[in-house]
Amino acid sequence: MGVEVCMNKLCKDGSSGEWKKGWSLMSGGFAKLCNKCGLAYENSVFCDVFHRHEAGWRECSNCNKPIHCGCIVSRSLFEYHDSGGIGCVSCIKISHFCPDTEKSNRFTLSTKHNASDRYAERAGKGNLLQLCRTAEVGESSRWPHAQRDGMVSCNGPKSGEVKCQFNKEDRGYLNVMKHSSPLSMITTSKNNRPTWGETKNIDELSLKISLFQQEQQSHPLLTKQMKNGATMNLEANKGLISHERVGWPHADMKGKSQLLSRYWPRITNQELEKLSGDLKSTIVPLFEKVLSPSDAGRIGRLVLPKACAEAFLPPISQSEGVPLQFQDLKGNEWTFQFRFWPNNNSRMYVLEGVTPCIQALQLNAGDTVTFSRIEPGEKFVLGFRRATNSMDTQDAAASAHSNGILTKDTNLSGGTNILNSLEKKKTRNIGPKTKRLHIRSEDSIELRLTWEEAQDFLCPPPSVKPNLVTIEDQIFEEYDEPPVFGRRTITNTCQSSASEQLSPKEKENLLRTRKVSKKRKSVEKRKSMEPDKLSSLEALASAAILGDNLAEPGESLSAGATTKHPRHRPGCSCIVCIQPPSGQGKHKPTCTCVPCETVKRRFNTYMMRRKKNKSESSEAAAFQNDQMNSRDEADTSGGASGQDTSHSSDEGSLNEGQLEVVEPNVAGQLDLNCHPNHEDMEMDTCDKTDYD
DNA sequence: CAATTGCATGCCCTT
DNA sequence: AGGGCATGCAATTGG
Repeated sequence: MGVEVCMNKLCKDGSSGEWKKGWSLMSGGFAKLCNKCGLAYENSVFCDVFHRHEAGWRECSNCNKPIHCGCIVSRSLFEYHDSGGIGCVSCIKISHFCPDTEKSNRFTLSTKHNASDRYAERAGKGNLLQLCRTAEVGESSRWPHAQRDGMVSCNGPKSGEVKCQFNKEDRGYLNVMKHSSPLSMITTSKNNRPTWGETKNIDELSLKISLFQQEQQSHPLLTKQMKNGATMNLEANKGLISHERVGWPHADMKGKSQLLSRYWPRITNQELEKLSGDLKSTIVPLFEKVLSPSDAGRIGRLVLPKACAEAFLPPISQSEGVPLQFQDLKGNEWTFQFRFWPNNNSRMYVLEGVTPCIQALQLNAGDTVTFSRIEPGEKFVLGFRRATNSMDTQDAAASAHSNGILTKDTNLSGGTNILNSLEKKKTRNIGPKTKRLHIRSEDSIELRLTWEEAQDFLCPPPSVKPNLVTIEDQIFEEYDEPPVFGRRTITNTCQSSASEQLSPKEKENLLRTRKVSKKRKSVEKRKSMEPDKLSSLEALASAAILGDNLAEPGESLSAGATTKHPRHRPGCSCIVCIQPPSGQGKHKPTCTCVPCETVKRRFNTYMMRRKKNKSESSEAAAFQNDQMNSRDEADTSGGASGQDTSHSSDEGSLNEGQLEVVEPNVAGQLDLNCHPNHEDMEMDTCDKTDYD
């Protein structure tokens, strides 16, 4: 098909337009360009499913609309089939729910309500939601593989009817499937809630229904961390990282798939395979939970998320509950009492008797316990992940303390005492709830990114060569493999090595993220952020970027100036730092690699802005001169005297002087750390933070 | 008297 | 406004 219409008008410049076909690696991430405004579609990043649109676009035989348009808009709401394969949540769920295929691979769904629908209805979306049917994910296995793999679906334009179609010739789609995990997987980046306010036509309505289905069906409880626009926070980040991680729903979700994303298991496929191998069983990740102080405390009760408990654990009718067998990764077996308390006309599920296990595993508040199930059977596996930044960065000192004390050699009894005392200390140190939440909120702010920044988190899969496709005079890189989100895990404790592992682009983003953090911080509070606190927050952000596999806090990103600049740290990606001292390895002016293209693009943007700013500032200066003629010369000449001139850029508009500051610092080259669209911010930050 | 248990409270998030 | 959940706290139990 030709081009897709930019239906939700979320191009970066706010204009509507048409899409060029094909996902492309632009500016380091997969993005779609709006034909009209020429900019990447704001919501087009992160979707690693539909980068094969060139071959993969299909039209609904009913409405003739691109089937996956909704997936693009809602970004990354997709699912890997158990059998291999991939599809948008909406389509998959619809397909799962089709009990009978009609002749010629078509079928119509009957209306059915379930928990998801109830959520949807509660949300007050009325009849539109009659289209919203959810399926028990487990039912996916009822579909013949061939059908599932070839299945596409689309909402029909008529309310209450959803039609699906199989398209077995869809090679692109199948290509995408090849790589996918045999395990169910879902990824979301929760940013883009569909808007319902301004549906203008049936097509758009259809699209929005699709979006809403995905939202409601897949993640109805997703969450407020989703802010408008292309921002994301830690939670989103985690979700995105899960591109490589196994997430729910899994085969045994039994239709109770209404979990907050924070409870999704984030075990990587690799980890899962290893675990399955170690235990010589099939491990089905169920959910996970970050231990609260009370969970990890001596009280021995681990509060289970209600939805998880009801979805994955045996139903219990008596408050006393039932004992459940758990096995930890060391092979130890534990029995916990799974029970509930009545609570506000509801239930509060707890696992009792977890203290020995918590202590044996040396888990602390902030660590994450993962619940999996051994299949077949009813035995559960209790795994864990250490907090990458202990205590959620709230008490770095205590964290370091605990990490230092709780060595493997700590014997259990001694360890218990230490743990107990630490727990008490931690509970105290962790501070009041409001404070904790405040800090978390700040952290999430730290991690908000622009779409461009977020785009850079998507890297082409390693060792995969793109196919170059020219579409409407644009060269696109197409990949058969989905992009990889996030940075490579740095396991090397050597900082320099860690920084070497990062590509220039990765380094650039790392630093940029830090800059955004710093900028926000300085704007919000400018004054006092203690260095250790700051670094811990940065570490959290970095950990989020790097994935939660950082083995130890402070391992990779703790400070340490490079030899290039005192202020530059490992990971710094400015043009100065990424250049080898000898100048060797420098890219040629004709080089068209992504970093070079980025440099060129940014340079162009920078120059344009600079030109514009110059003209503006000269106009402003002329205007000021007119008005300020009466001022005495001392004021004029000593405008910056007595002040820290470095702060002059904080006040007033960007002026020529500021612009001039940058270039000499970088030996005539553009500072890549400075976002071209935010020079007024970045100049300030870059200059002072990194080049002073 | 300390530990445990069962429930209540209140904050925060979602709708 | 309602639900989820972390945690407080009184009641109970046991050494």
